[in-house]
Amino acid sequence: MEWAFLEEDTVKAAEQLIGRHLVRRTAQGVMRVRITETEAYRGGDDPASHAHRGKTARNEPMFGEVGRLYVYLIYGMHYCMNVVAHRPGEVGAVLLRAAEPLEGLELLRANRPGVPDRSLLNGPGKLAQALGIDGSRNGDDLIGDPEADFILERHAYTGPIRATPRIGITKATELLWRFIPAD
DNA sequence: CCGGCGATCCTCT
DNA sequence: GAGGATCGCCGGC
Repeated sequence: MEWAFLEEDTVKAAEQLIGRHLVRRTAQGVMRVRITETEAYRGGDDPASHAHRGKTARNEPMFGEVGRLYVYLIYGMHYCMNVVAHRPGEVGAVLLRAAEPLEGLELLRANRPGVPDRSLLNGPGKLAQALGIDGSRNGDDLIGDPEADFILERHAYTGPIRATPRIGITKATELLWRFIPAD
């Protein structure tokens, strides 16, 4: 029930992930952030998606269980995190592009040394680095065990949301599949 | 504040 | 063998 929206269309799920929390527990303490920017990537009908040309070793999580993490390495040095979300039998994931800190600011800073606070979480690679997530986390279950060391939590955003073109892609730029609070 | 550029390596063709 | 769902640094305005 609680995560039923992850089994709706990937674009809908991307919109509904705005405002949810990510909780990361480490030996040093707890980090909690609020998701403020997402993008939907679907399957064969989305030319900008990793899954556009079918299943491969890399994009395999996009074809699997919703609520799992899909992590990939980009430009040889940054990790990007996605939440797998799609209708049953379909394909897709939601790229987590940005967030704001709610708890554990010192831990987030420690993972991104020398970076001003305004640049801590305002990009997909930055977000993953601040939370200490890399490729070894690919496939993690974010919704199955509330005690796990990296999870999604409820807290939906109830305010207005703006849809815009996705960032950093060259195909399907006309689709408004990026979501941010309208604030 | 904004644009250009190099870094760096995995993935798929 | 090319290119990428990016980032940080640098220079200019």
